[in-house]
Amino acid sequence: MIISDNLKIYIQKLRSSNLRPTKQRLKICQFLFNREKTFHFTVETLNKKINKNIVKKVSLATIYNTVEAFTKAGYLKEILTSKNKSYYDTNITSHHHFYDEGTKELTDIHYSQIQLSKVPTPPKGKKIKNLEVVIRIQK
Amino acid sequence: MIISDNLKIYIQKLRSSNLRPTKQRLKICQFLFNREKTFHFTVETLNKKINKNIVKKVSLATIYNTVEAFTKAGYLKEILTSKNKSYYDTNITSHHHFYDEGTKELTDIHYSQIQLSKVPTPPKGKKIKNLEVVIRIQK
DNA sequence: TTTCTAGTTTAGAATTATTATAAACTATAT
DNA sequence: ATATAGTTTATAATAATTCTAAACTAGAAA
Repeated sequence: MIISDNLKIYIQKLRSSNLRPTKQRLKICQFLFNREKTFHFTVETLNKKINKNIVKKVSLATIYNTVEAFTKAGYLKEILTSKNKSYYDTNITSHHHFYDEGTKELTDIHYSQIQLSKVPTPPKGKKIKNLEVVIRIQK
Repeated sequence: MIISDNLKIYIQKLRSSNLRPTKQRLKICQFLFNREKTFHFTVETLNKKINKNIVKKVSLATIYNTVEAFTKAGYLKEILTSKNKSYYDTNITSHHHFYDEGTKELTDIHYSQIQLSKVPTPPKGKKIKNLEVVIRIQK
């Protein structure tokens, strides 16, 4: 079992995402939320990090399920990129991104660095889920 | 062979994309560019449209290759969406999109409907490939 | 023209990311 | 303690895309 001051916070996050606190999910929480800085990841990279140097591995399916549940609950954010792979961000405050199409890496752009002075109204019956800009860059 | 006033234009498009004008590619051009209105598509939907009601079908691999070449050459544009599928637009003028996460449909937003009054400089050594906004909407 | 060659098409296999399945396991309410 | 609904897992299935290599073809050159 994980011993950590943050344990209570993780349990709370899990419960509010309709997830029971299990060993596997708490391990995933540690990797996602026990950090100085926020970061970007794919399920592939997260899986590698979590299962490096541990005996009892967390299955890929559990990682997928937990990441999805946290995204739905608003504890993670999915970032749009091209190329058929989901990218996530542990920084859930509103901000923007550069997406490098060469290296396939995301970089944060502070919210204040982009000013949208005019925004369209969504089609009727629909509302804006998200208005964060991804700027595609290349060499 | 296709008989069309646009034939020359298609051949030119193909040549400037470093593609020889072949029967298959001209057929794809017809479906993409011989239209009143621009449209959004995935390879899946394009494949269905092209190969409906014809005997000698164009292979999926050729459609993938041609769409990719046209995208690189700037005759098609790839739009960012979530969910692991590439979306393309025959409208290559600069404009923005709504992406409906429920129906998975794209809608154009006219360029003038979004005003970006402040834009960050890209990291050094990189340049902006594209600054088009995708606004995610839902019910 | 015919011939040659590099480019093209194709079906099918391979790969990659993700989702589904169902049996074994476990948190937690009673 | 026990029951049960939720969870984990390995593995299979699916979906989108890319790869492969053999058959075909556009277009340059003879």
